[in-house]
Amino acid sequence: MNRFLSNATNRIDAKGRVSVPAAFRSVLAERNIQELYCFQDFVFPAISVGGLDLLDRFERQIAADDPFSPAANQMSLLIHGGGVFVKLDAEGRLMITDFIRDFTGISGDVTFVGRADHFQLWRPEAFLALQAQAREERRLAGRRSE
Amino acid sequence: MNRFLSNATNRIDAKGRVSVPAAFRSVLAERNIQELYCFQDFVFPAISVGGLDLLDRFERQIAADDPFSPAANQMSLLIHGGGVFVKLDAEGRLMITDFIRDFTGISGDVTFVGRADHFQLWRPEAFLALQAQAREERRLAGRRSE
DNA sequence: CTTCATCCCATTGACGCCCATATGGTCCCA
DNA sequence: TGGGACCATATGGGCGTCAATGGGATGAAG
Repeated sequence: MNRFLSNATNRIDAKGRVSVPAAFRSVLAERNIQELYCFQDFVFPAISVGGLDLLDRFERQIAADDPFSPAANQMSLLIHGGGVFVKLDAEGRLMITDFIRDFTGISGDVTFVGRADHFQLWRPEAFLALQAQAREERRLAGRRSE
Repeated sequence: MNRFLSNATNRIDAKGRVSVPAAFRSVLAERNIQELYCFQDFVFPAISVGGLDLLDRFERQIAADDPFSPAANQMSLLIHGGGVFVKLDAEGRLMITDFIRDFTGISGDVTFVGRADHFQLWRPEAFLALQAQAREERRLAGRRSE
C-alpha cells in the first residue's frame, strides 16, 4: 500500500508523544519520507502531515504568481510561518506541541486520518462530527439523484 | 533543513536580548550567514531578517521593475535607507532595538516566523491575528481547490 | 562617572535517545 | 479446533544533552 488510508486513534502519553499508526509509517518508509512537513489545514481544524513534496507543491504555486505580490506573501505566511518540520523518534512517535493542540483542540487522544498523499491529525470528536456531517450531506445529495 | 520554516516565540530578557531559535541558527550556519540584514516588511508589521543574498534579491527585483517607478523608489528607500545590520552574540541572541520595537510593537516576547529564505520578527499577537486573517481569506477564496 | 554593549559562565527545563513492558493478533502444532 | 509460542505495535519512563534564559564582569563610549 502506497497511500495513506483509513483512520486510527492513539493516545498521547505523559510526555506529549503519540505513536503514528504502523500502516502510515510503512507508507512513509515506502516513499522515503523521514522528515515530515506539518501545517494547519486551510479548511478543517486539523493538522496536515506529509513529506517535502507537499511543501514543494505549495512553493511552486507561489512561484507561479508574482512572488512579491501580497497574495504570495500571505500564502508564504501560512505555509512557511504556519508549517513545522517534525521527525519521528526511534519508535515512530511524534510530539504533540502547543502549535498542534491550539489549532486542533487535541488534548488526550489523536485521530490519524489518511488522505491519500498525506494524513491529518484530528481531535477525535471533531473528526467523528465532521465525518457524520459529510455522510449526511452525501445521503441527501444521493437521494436527489434517484 | 536548508530553509527557514515554522514559528517559535521567545522571551526578551532584562537586557533586551532574545535567543534566535536553534533551528534558524542552524540554517544560518548552513548558509554561511554570520552578518544579518534586517529591514521592515513591505506588507506586515514585521522585521525581515536574512543574509546579504536577501538584499541582492530585492535589488534585482528593483532592477527588473522600472527603477524610476514609485514602487521601486519606495522599495529602495525601505531596504537601503531602513535596513540595519545585526550580529548574534556567542549564545545566538540578538538585541531588540527601538528600531524593531517601534515598527513591530514588540515589547516582551518575540515570535520568529520562517519565510523560506529569510525569517521575521513579529509581535506574537499580531502574528496570530494576521495569520488567522490570511487563512480565512484563503479559505474563502480557495474553496475550488479542495 | 555613568551608561550601555559585549563576553563569559550558571541554571533549568525540555527534548532526543534509549530500553522496558504491555497488549493484541497471528501462526503453528498438537 | 484449541492452546501456546511468537511477533509487532503501542505505550511508559530513565537519563543525558542542549537550548533558552538569567546575571555578573569587563570594556568602550558619552
